[in-house]
Amino acid sequence: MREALTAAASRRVTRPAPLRQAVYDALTELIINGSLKPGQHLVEAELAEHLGVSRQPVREALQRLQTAGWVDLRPAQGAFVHSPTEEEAAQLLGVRAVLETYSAQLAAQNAKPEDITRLDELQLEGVAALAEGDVERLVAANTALHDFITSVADNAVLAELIAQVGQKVRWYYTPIAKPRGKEAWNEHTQLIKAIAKGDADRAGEIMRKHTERTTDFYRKQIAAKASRD
Amino acid sequence: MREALTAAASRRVTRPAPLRQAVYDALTELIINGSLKPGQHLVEAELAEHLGVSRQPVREALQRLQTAGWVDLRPAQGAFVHSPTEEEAAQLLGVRAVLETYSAQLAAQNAKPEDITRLDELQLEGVAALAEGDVERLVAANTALHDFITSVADNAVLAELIAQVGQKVRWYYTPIAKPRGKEAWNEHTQLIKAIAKGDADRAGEIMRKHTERTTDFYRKQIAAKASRD
DNA sequence: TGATTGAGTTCTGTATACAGAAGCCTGTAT
DNA sequence: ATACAGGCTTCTGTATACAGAACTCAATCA
Repeated sequence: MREALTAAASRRVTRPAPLRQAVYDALTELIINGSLKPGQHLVEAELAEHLGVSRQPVREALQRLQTAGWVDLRPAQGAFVHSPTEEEAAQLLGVRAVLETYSAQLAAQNAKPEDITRLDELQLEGVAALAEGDVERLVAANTALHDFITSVADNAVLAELIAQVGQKVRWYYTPIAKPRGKEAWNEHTQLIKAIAKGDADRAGEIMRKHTERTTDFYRKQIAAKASRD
Repeated sequence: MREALTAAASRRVTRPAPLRQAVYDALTELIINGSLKPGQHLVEAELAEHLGVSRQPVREALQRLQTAGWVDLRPAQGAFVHSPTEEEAAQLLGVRAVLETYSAQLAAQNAKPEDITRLDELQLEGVAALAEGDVERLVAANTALHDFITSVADNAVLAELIAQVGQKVRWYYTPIAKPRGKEAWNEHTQLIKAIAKGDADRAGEIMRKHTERTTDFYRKQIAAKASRD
């Protein structure tokens, strides 16, 4: 009896998740996928009705969205979807580069054999997606690989910041930039090798160059798009 | 007349700052200065009465405090002052080191002659505080110098993250660690020289070592304190 | 004596109400 | 025709109300 309960308790009871969390997730999704456009005025009452809740959880979600940088909260005027400037986007990429570099260094210091195995699997998945030309799968594989490296780095503070910055970068660049191709995954191969060797300096250096190339790649596409328009 | 109005408008009208902001500031202050202790349960109604407002602005402030990492919000249980673990503190220091390093590199790239002048002034202020043995003034001078370097780096995203991380670091270490002395300010001198030359690599390297020494310094004091207890 | 159950209390989560600020639109005067 | 003033509408900011979840503690039973 006692044991049966203990076993059952391993899967926690489904707690009715706070509405504010659901609202927060819904709004970020709407912002990222472009349903809510930069600069748009978010009227609390409208959002509340649209989502079927009262204004209260909406306001709480908007508070969090502000600190996360998704919306700007002007006093007495309400919430507006944040409009990232080119400058801010460039700054985001720079910060992401140093965070990812640190992440790779830590990962090289901490990686266990099974971690390397997993990295190899993720690498293969990416190469497979590349071969098939499946863009969505490729993006997913890339994210999975970088996320796993961050998890191996085993620094919750760092992981939190990378997640924040990465989400913003994706929001800004996904609509305008295609993922990098073969070259990027060759770099991943080098990176995994360095991590496997436990060579933190080299892993960091490879990641730094890797993210810098991605940065250049994005910038070039922006410039190309700008000259087209 | 028209000109007079324009001149007057340069100082914006005093807008009745939203209560949530005042509450947020008040609570962070209470947490940092230790009035609210780690792990303590924050009851909304109590805070509201204590601050003379309703629960609503308090809740909104708590939302922001959570995303900033000052409190943990457990569903259906409310807010608890965050208890930083040793591990988290160590992670914070590591992240701060890479962010400050990047900050120094950017500062070296961007610094104008007047920035160097200002850096020299801040340096002198620190040395003066050191000579007087005025701890409070010394801490203020150190913060001012680092903050100014960050502002010269001219990266708002980076500045935001450094501010967040730095505040947490100070919260955790101020009660247990004394500021570093002469050695730290010699390192500052070297750093300013590198920035003045525009040598980003060297500035970054000096800052990296500087923050790492600070990290070691903190850790040793923690260890010493732990062995005393 | 110790575990357990159940009522009572406290606190959160959500909804609603109301006052005041900001923006808009129309009417009027120059 | 244009600028300004005034009222009207809309929305936010804040307060209050209420339902339900979590905790407390004492009474009960093994």
